[in-house]
Amino acid sequence: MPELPEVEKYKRYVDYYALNQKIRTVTIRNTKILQNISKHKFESILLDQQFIETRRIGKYLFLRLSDDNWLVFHFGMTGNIYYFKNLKQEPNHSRLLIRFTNNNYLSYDCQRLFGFVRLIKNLNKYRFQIQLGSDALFISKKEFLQKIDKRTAKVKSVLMNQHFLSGIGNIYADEICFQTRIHPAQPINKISTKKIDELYNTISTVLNTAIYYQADFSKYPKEYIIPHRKKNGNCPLNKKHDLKTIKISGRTTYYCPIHQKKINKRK
DNA sequence: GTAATTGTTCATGT
DNA sequence: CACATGAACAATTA
Repeated sequence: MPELPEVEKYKRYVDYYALNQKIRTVTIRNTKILQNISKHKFESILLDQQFIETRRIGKYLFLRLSDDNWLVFHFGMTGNIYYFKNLKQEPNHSRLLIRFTNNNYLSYDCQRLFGFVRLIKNLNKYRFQIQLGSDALFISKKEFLQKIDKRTAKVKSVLMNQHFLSGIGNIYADEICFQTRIHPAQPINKISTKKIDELYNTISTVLNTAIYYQADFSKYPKEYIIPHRKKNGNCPLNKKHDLKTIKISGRTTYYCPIHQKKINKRK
């Protein structure tokens, strides 16, 4: 699930349930989620600390610890976070289990193990190291336009490039293209100034809408393409028209061939 | 059995 | 360097 709206949901969930509680035990159930640190060391660093603040940038979630180090979560394709009272409620693919002194638990669940957790000292330094672009919800129009300048890649590839701006993945890139009525394979430098303006505005509209509905696809506006992104899906604007699929950046892309046509205007 | 899956990185080629 | 593509990572489902 985890693109920007899902990770924002996790952030608010942690804010609500798991802040300011002392950590009593830490269990790494699968060491594949660790990077450059031993299970033992990771567990002992967290012990007796609390989470005192959270931050989300793009698809990353950062939890600040009492000692001012940060616990970083990346959710890969299948990561999630659960807080619960009874160990029986531990999810099936729990990879990190934290037990607080109030006897409640926080679990990082990650079926496909593409996600990871790690500890860092300096958030800005880490952000620079991994070349994480500005958050898609907070990038200024000025920076957006500057970064687009001279780029020739397909608009969807640009949207999904986390070095360019962070938080948008395969699903929401399709929605943003659809709502802007731009063909996802349109080279970004061949989009009119007016459409680029629309694109910029649509990014935050779509992401904020998704956050508002807590990333529950079934609640999205009826003109959204996301619930129709499946085999034999049709255009929510005109159900006669089948959606088409193509591959962009290796990802299956759904779009409506009637409402999203390639254009060839120069800037 | 085959293909696909909300992500990222690396190798390779243009 | 910009960009596209495919493979790899792993688990599960249609």
